[in-house]
Amino acid sequence: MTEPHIPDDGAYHPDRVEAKWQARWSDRRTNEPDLDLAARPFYNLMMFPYPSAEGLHVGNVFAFTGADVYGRFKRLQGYQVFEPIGFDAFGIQSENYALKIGIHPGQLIPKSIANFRRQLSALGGMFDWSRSFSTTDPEYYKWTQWLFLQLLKAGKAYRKKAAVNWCPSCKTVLANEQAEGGICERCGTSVEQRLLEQWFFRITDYAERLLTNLDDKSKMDWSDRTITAQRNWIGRSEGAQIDFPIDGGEVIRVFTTRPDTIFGATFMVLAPEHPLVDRLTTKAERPAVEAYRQATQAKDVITRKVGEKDKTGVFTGGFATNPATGEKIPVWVADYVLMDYGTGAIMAVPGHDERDFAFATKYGLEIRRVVAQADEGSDSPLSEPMIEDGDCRLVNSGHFTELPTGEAFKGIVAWLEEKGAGKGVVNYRLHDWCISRQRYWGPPIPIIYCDGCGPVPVPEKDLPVLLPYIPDFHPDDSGVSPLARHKEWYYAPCPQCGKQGRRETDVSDNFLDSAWYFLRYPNTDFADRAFDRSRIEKWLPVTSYIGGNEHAVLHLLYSRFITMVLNDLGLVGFDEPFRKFRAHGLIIKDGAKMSKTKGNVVTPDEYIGKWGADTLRMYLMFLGPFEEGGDFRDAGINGPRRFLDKVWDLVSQCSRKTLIGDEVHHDVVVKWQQTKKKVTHDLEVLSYNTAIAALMELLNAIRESNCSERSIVKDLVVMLAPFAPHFAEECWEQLGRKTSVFDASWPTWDEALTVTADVEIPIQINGKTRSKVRVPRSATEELVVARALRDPIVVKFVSGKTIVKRVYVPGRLLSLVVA
RNA sequence: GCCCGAGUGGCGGAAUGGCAGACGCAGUGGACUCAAAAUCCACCGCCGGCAACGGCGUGCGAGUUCGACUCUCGCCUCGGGCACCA
Repeated sequence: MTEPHIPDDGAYHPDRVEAKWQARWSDRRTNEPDLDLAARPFYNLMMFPYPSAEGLHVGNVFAFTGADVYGRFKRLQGYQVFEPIGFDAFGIQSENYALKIGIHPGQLIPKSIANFRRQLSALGGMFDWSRSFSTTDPEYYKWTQWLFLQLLKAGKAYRKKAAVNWCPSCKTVLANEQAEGGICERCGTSVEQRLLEQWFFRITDYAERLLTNLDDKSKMDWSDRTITAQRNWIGRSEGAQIDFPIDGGEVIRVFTTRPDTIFGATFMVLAPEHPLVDRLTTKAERPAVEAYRQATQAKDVITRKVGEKDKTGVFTGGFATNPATGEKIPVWVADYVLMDYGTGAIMAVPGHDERDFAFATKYGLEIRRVVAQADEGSDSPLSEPMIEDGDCRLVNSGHFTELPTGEAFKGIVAWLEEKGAGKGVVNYRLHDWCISRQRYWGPPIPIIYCDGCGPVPVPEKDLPVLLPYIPDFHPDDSGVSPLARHKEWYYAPCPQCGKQGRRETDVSDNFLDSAWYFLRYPNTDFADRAFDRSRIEKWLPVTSYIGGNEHAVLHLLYSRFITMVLNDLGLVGFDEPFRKFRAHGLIIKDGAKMSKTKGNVVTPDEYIGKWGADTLRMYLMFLGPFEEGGDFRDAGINGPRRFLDKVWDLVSQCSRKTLIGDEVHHDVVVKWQQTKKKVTHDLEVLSYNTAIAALMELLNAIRESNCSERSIVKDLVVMLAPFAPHFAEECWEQLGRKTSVFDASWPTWDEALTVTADVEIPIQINGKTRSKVRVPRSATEELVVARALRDPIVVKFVSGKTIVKRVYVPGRLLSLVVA
C-alpha cells in the first residue's frame, strides 16, 4: 500500500491520515506481536462477530472500539497486546438468511466477511489480521470436530432420544437457550416438542464447579450482572428427593425444596409424559387421561409454559402413599408439572405452594395447613397459600409439630433417609447441552453409524469431515439434516470394520464453534494441533474479554464448560478461560436497542466518510459510560471532531516551535498531572467518557493559559492515542517522532504536583454552603475558622448566634452549626 | 411474580457522604466577515431581583447525619433478564 499525500494546508484531513496509518500499520506489522517472544503478554479479546450481509452497525462498532481502546491502552503501558478478530460464520442465522435470499451460504459468507474486514479495518482496530479465521474454515472446524471427539472420549458426550424443542419454521431442534419462552429465538415461531436421537454434552456434571468458580475472584474478575445471570441460569436449589410408594413395589420419586411440608402433601401430580402415568391409570380413568395427554402434546410450548396459568389436569385413579403420614393420596396428571425439571413428578402441598393451591381449589382437593406463624393457631384456615417460612413453625406434622421450619427441614430429611424413603439432594435448572442440529450450515458431527459396530467416531487423522457443497440445503420436516440427501457423502466405510456405514447427518450447534475460538487464535500457525501447550500457557486464560451481556448464559457458560473439560483431560492448565470479563452497554437508537430485527441500525460507513473513524470512535466512547451504553444521535458528533481539530492546531504550533510563553503556568502543570492520573484510572475501569472529558479539560486549560508546553502536548497525544489512534500517530510524527506512538510509554505523573498549593474551603452554615475561603492547603482548622469568621457573608449568618458545633474536614470544608 | 440495572438542566451525561450539573451538544448575545460558514469571546437549572444576593432543585415519601444524587426503609416509573423450576 502506498501512503496518501497529506495536503499541506494545515487542516486535519481524517481520510488521508487514516489511510496513511492503516497502510503503515499493515506494512510494518505493527499489530502482530511475536507470540513466542512476548515478555508481557496481554490477550485482549472481544466477541467475534457473526458476519451478516448487512455489515456492521454502530452498536457493534461501539463494542469493538471499547475493547480496542483498552487493548491500545495496555499496549501503551508496555504489554505485548494480542488483539485477534475472526468470524462466527456458521449457524442458523447465516443459513436462514441464505435461504431467504436464495444464495448458497458458501457463496454469501465470504462476501459478508470481506465487507466486515473492510469495515473493521476502517475503524482502526488494533487487530492482528495475520491470525484471523472464520469458524467455517475447514482448518478451524477440523478442530471443532476434534473437540467433539475429545468430549466423547472423556464420556462427556452422549446420545439419547429426547423430547427436544422443535421449531416448525426453521425445521430444526433448538437448545433450551434458543427456545426461551417457548419461542424460537431466530424466527419467533412457537416451539413444539419432538422425540429425536440427539447428541448431548454433560454440562450438568459441571454445574457445581461452574457455580463455585463464580465466587473465586482470583480466577474470575467478571461484571456482577454477568455472574448473577449465570448463577440464576444454573439455578441451584437445595431440597430432597422423596419416594412415594405405589402398588406393585414401585415408587414415585419427587424433588422438593420444601421437605418440611411433607405432612401437607395431600396429592401428587405427574407430568403428562411421566413413565408411570400408564401404570397408575385405572381402566375407568384411562380415556380421560389419554385425552389429556394428547391435548398436552398438541399444545405448543407457549400456551403450556407462558400462557394462562390456569391449571388443568386429570385424576389417574391411582394412589400413592405419603411416607410421612402413611396416607393414601390421589395421583393426578397435570401439565403444570414439567418433565424436564426435577423428576417430572411432585408431591403437592396445596397449603404452602401457590400452584398446588390453585389446582387443589379448582378440583376440590384437600388443603392442609402444616406451617403456621408463631402467633397463629395450628388450624386457622388458609385463604391463600402460605409460602414464607421465616419465623414459622410446623403444625399438624406428627412429632415434628412445633419445630421451626428450618430445623424441621433437616429433621424430616434425616428421618426419611433413615426410613429409606428419601434423601437430601441438590437440583439444578441447567440441562445438558444438546448440540445436534438437523441443518446444513455447520460442522458435521464426526460419527459414522455402522450396523455392526454402532456409532463409531471418525478417527482424528481423517478430520475434518468436510461439509459437502450441496445446492439444495433446505431443511425439511423429516427431522433429518439435508446432508442425508447427499448420498456420496452420506455413505462411508465404518472406521472399525470397514463395512459400509452412514455418516451422522447432524451438524453441531453454532455455540460449539464459539465455545473454544479463543483457544485457536494464538495457534493458527499450527496445522497439526488445535493448540500448542506452550502457546496456551503463555497467552491464556484470556487477560481481558469484552462482549455483550446477551451472551451471559449461552456462549460464556459453554466456553467455561469446554475449558473445564479440557482442563480435566489435561489439555489445558486452567479451568476458567476468561480472567476478566466486562459486559458493554447497548447502543440505543429511537428508544430501542440497535439491532437488525428492530430496523433502527446505523452503519458506521457514512460517519467514517463524513467525520473520520477517529471522530466516530471518540464520539461513541464519549456518549455514555461504556458498560451502560447510550443514545446514538447525530447531534453531538461534531463535539469530538472540534476537539480533535483543536488538538491538531495545538500540535502544529508546537512543531513549529512557536511556543507561546516560555513560563509554564502552575495551574496547567497541576491540570496536566491530574489528567494523567485520572485518565490512567478511568481507562483501567473502562470509564471512557470521563477520560475523554478529562482530556478536553486539559486542552481547555492549555488554551486558556496560552501555554503549549511541548511535554504537555506530547502526553496529551499519547493519552488520546487509544481513542483516536490514526490521529495520534500523525500528531506524534508532527512532533518529530520516528516510531509509532504505540511504542511510546504511557505518561506517569508526580503525585505531589496533582494538588494545588491553595485550596478553597466551602463554609457551610447549618448545612448550607454560604461562602468559601481561600487558604493554603496545609492550613490548620484554627486558621480556616479565623478566616471564615472574617468573611462578611459568614458574619451575616453567625452574628448574634452561638456556634454550637463545628466540623472541619481538612482541605475539604468547614461546617458550622449555629443557634 | 422473582432477579438485576437505572431515574440528575432543553439533550447526552459528571460528582471517595463534603461547593450538584464536570465535559460535550443544542441555544442566546457579541467579535471577525460585504454576507454566510468556520473560528473566537461571553452567558446558559428554575423562581425573585438592576444587582449584590436570596429561595427552590438530583422520580415520590420518611429516616440517619453538621452535611445525602450518594447510606437505610417504604413506594412510583422505565429498561433488561428469568419465569407453572416444585
